[in-house]
Amino acid sequence: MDEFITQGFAATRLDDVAKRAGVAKGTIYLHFKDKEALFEELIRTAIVPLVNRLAAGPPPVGASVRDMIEGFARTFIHEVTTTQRGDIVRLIVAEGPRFPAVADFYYREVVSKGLAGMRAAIQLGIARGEIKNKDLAQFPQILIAPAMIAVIWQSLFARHAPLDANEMFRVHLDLIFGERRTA
Amino acid sequence: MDEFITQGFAATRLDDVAKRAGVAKGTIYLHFKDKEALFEELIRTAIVPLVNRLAAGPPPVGASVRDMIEGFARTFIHEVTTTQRGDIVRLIVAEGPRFPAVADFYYREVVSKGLAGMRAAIQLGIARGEIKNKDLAQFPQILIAPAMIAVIWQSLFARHAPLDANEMFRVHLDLIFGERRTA
Amino acid sequence: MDEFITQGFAATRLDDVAKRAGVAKGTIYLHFKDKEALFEELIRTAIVPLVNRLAAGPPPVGASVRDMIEGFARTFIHEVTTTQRGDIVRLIVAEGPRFPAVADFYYREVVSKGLAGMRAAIQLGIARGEIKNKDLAQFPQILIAPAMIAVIWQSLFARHAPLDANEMFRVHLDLIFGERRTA
Amino acid sequence: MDEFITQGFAATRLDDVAKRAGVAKGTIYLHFKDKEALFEELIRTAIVPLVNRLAAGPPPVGASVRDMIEGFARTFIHEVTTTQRGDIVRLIVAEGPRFPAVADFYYREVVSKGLAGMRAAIQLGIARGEIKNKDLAQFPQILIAPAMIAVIWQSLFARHAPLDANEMFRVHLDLIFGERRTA
DNA sequence: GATGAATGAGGCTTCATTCAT
DNA sequence: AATGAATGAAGCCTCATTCAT
Repeated sequence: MDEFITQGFAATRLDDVAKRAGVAKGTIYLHFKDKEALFEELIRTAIVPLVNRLAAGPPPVGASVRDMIEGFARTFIHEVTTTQRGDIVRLIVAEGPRFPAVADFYYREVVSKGLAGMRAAIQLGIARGEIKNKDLAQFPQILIAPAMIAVIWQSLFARHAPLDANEMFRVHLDLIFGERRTA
Repeated sequence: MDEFITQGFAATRLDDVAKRAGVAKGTIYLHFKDKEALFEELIRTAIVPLVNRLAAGPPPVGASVRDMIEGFARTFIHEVTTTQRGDIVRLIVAEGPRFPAVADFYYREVVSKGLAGMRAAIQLGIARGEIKNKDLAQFPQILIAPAMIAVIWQSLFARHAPLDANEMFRVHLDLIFGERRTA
Repeated sequence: MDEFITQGFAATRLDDVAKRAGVAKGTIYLHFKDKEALFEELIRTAIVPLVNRLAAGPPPVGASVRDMIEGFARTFIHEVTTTQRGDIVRLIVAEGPRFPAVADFYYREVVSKGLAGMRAAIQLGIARGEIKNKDLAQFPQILIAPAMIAVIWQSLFARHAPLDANEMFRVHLDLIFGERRTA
Repeated sequence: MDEFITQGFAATRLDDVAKRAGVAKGTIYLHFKDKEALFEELIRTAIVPLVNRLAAGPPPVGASVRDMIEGFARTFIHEVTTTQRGDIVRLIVAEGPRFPAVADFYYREVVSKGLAGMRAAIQLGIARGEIKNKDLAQFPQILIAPAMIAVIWQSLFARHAPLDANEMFRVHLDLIFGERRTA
């Protein structure tokens, strides 16, 4: 996975993959039909933890919707900045168009589930009066957008201008929930 | 450029580039040192129109900040969905990490200028009282985020679920400027 | 053997040989030094029945030389068209030049013995007055030639034009023994 | 061609072919799609001279059918023993089953034409009274058989026992036309 | 300047052979 | 003795790059 993330699909050499995996080149072919199958299955495997994070469990009783989402985002951002999970997302953006199977899988397992979760949260927020804008439920993508941007930013522009993803997300939530009155 | 967009850097063959350009393969080398130079310079060239769009001219006097931004976004989204400008953005996301020169150029020419413009607009909006949240000026990325997401969405998930980018952006602006009172 | 016959030596995979033989790949190496040894010994084994056919026993007392040869040819052609024995001959033709040991063995065990037998039969035929042409004893190959041609024909051209090997051989014998007076 | 003849299709390395041809490996691919195409087209090219030999021109007026055939056979045997034309025939026998296109082409261009020519000659011989056996016209293969056997013999068994192909063919013709009365 | 045939390094893939279990 | 996972050498093929025309 590391190799694919840093080199992209085409530029990754199976020699290096094998070396990194500590096996001989031929061994790869005992487990995967070819380079494409290896790539797709690796991505699939790498995505599972993301899914698990999403389904991480019901929000604590009594928490506000904002707390729920903020907690979720905090976890997500932490994952993405400390592990290489974010790079996998970028890899999917990069190779998705040439690997429809990858894009499909990612949509099915992560995107659609994630958006459904967000939509539910938004609707709860609207019902509870925490969220004013009723149209937001139609575009749960908006909720996620800054987190995605942060992921991309880290791998492309971090060295030009660091970005405090958590703080950015907090401001974003302020837009949605209204600013928190700090005592 | 078309070839690089659809195939990515590594998978693009100079044979195809030459054919598409209507010249012989050798001719490419009269103008570019090698494949990398070709790629980088093509990207550079392709980015210029984006820059020009950004600098498209000062907002009409008397317009609200929201109108300015909405106009800008409308143009941007139109560009991105009808031309392949969006795919260039995706290409930069995909290849940026392996082509620092590309990422650098893009940051310098597009991102930093764009963000500066957004920040100025936000500050104007705050000064005029159109925008409540003062922290937004620190994160102009938030303003752009849904547009970026739309670009990526189109190339990866359009066939799973179409996305009305203009409408999404309108809802986003409602979050920032408050909902428009419709008559 | 089946694998070698249909694929040839180089294109035969030991994986397939093992599968077909119902053993694991490693097991082959308990019995044969390497692929070449396997091939040569298989050929050797496969040739034995041919040899036995040749030595099938002395002709019935009182039979004409023509009957002897015709009986022999009938057996040979039957063998060759109903079993895969003919393909082994073709395999030897195909691989012989690269496996001198195979050609040598085949010459020693089959060709020289077969020709000696043919020569003896021819000489008997000449002595009995059944065969006119005395020079034929120098070239017993002529006697066999149509049978060999039939073998090769079956594997190469059967689908273009079927060949009745028995009838052809009968005509051939007519040339040698004179046409049979049919009642 | 030399490489394919001595090694067979599978064992021939394109490296060696290129070296022998005095070009780089890649150059081969400018002219042939892949190794199979190279093989098939080489065979095709190599067969043409054989065809031309067959069509070498009408027999001299006033010649006997036997003279015609003997002349033809002499040319054929000379070709086959002094050039490598014979090995091509053996190569076709060897690889034909795995290259139907090769077998087809050979059948169409050489075998069917050759047999048609032989059949015509036989019928002429029958009409002129030179050939007694009327059934021979059904199996022109018989006429060719010893020549084919000679070809195969040369590459497999020449070193075990040399074979005088011309003399063998003469004896064969004696069977068909009756022994020549030597003065 | 333009061409495109030729090059050959490099990558994917196969498969005979080995060896720990 | 038998297994079959692992190995890595070797071969086919691609394609960026060169250069004689």
